[in-house]
Amino acid sequence: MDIGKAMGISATTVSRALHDHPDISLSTKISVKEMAIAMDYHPNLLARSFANSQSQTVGVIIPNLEATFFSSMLGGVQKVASQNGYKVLMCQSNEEYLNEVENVHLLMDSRVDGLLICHSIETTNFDHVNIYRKRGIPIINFYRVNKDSETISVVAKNTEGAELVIEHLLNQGCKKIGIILGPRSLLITEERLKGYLNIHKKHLIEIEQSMIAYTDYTYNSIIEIVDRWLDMKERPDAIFCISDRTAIYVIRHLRKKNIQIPAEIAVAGFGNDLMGELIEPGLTTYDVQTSKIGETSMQMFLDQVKNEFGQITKVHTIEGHLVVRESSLKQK
Amino acid sequence: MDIGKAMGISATTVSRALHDHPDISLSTKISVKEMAIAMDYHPNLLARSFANSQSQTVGVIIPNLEATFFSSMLGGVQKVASQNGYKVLMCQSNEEYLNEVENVHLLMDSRVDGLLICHSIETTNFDHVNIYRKRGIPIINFYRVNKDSETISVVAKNTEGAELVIEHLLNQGCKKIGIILGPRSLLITEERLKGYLNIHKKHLIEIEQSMIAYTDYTYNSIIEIVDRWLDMKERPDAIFCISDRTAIYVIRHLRKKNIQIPAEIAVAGFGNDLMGELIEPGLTTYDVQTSKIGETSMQMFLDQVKNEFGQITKVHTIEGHLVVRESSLKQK
DNA sequence: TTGTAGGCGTTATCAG
DNA sequence: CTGATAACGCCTACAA
Repeated sequence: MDIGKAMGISATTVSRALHDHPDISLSTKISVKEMAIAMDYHPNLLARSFANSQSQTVGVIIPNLEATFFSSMLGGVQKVASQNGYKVLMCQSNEEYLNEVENVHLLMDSRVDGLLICHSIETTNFDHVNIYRKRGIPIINFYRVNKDSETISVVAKNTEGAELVIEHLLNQGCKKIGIILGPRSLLITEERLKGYLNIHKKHLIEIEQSMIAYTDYTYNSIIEIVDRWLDMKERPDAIFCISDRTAIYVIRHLRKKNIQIPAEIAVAGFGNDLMGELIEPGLTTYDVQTSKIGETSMQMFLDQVKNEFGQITKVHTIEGHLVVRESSLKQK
Repeated sequence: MDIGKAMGISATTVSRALHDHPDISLSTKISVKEMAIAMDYHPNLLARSFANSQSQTVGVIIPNLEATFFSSMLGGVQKVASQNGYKVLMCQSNEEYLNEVENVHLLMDSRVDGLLICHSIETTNFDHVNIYRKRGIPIINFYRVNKDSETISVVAKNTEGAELVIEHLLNQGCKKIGIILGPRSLLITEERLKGYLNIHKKHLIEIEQSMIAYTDYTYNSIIEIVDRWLDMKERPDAIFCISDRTAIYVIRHLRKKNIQIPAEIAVAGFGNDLMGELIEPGLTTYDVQTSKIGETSMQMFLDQVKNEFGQITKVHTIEGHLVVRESSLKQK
């Protein structure tokens, strides 16, 4: 350490003085710190990380940065990370399993202290993440989640959220609600369908299988379903979508076909993306609090690091709320 | 290196074998690689970075991740980074100068190989970045840019873009165009105003100072200007905004006041945020190609690293294009 | 073709 | 209270 040389003292002492180690006398602390400033000393964080095998860095993997949806989760993570002296190394999976796997290894090889991941749509095998979890590296799952009960996860209130939306649609007088889901493998698909079914049961409404549709989130797969429903003798009078983006595709398609929203068909989404506020008509949706999901995920990581081996809640559910806009307001 | 021990050979040989060093015999290379796989060997990237003082990491600082605007630039950076074996360490300045300064130091102390930065609105002093540039660390500026000519920058065609928009508004029959800018200190403010002025001069239209307004991007400062214009005897018949977000604020405000867009007042933005496509009426804007700005920035970093001390173009301008939607279409 | 030695900057351990 | 020494894992000279 140059600053030690300049002062004729050992690097050890300098290091300790800078860290306010109790052993060091006040006078040396002061003079060392002055010298540090004078020499514009900046510790080499790489060397420090290497020495303590602690990088003060978390890795974050999200599907993409194209929409506000995941980026605001990343924003939440980064915000809390920075408040707590952590850096953020980020990757995008582009919704591809193989990218995700590669990213996980890259981050682990880079010795991140923990991994915060929102899995890709394709991901159904979680070995790539479980190996590291078993080695004791904190892994936090957010939004789209590993069903494995060992993994700490931060999720939206999927079932309750869907229940709120469906209940609302029924209140608006809808009699036949179509639901557009993601792939069957996703937990969010499963949980939101559950909410849909719960409310139907509660009101003793018979469920029509034709009203339950799975997609891979692509535009075509979504439109295909809508068209199929439009061709039916008894069309649905409401469509509940797995995401706001999906809902926006649906709204545009319906408008193109000159179908009145919500008069003929009400539409609701899930997530509360910024977009939903801007589109015409405004989109009714469930606000999952994306930014808060990110913040909480990072907080969970911090808690786990502090707790070390203490008892830890595995699943953290983020409270959201129904956002009613014109796309579902049949009664004004 | 454990794998050396396991095979009874030196770590050096192992390292070289894994790196396909020409000195090593094919047979040892093969056996070492087999052993590496068998033992699931992963190099410690932290140690490697430390040893060669090369982290294979770039730091990126953006104002925030709330809107798609900056996040898609970050997405572009990360995409190209990952294609070239670089990692991305990211920070948000939240549009605050002090945060930005702190982030720069953090990233530099973390020994990133380069810094890609989009300055905060507040930033007018660039010393925090120039120190490191002078030390030879590649610094790339994107979108909002350091006026210092030494810095490599990747920017939108601000002046030309503004020219296209203004020309278009005039074509639509607008006679009096208000322009809402950002803070005076920003280069984008200056350059887009220049485009505005250029086209006015070209058509020999006198410029009214009252039609040129500066804001700090806040909702209130924007609405205040619009209200001032609305109170005038001769209102503008078009408003050109420094950003799409600004334009959306304007559109909403005008709609609240029951002013017809574009019939009474046409509105145009700049940037081509996703939002502009969703709002009603669709927003006319100039597409700056956010993602490409990010990609190019990373590419410029890579070029600089390869070129080492070769001659380098300082300013890279990304071609964009006019996006005409209903908010400005007076003639149908 | 392979091995040995040293260093990267920081911190922890142990000794004084 | 302070200092010497070793260690973190990898890589590059230099030596054999």
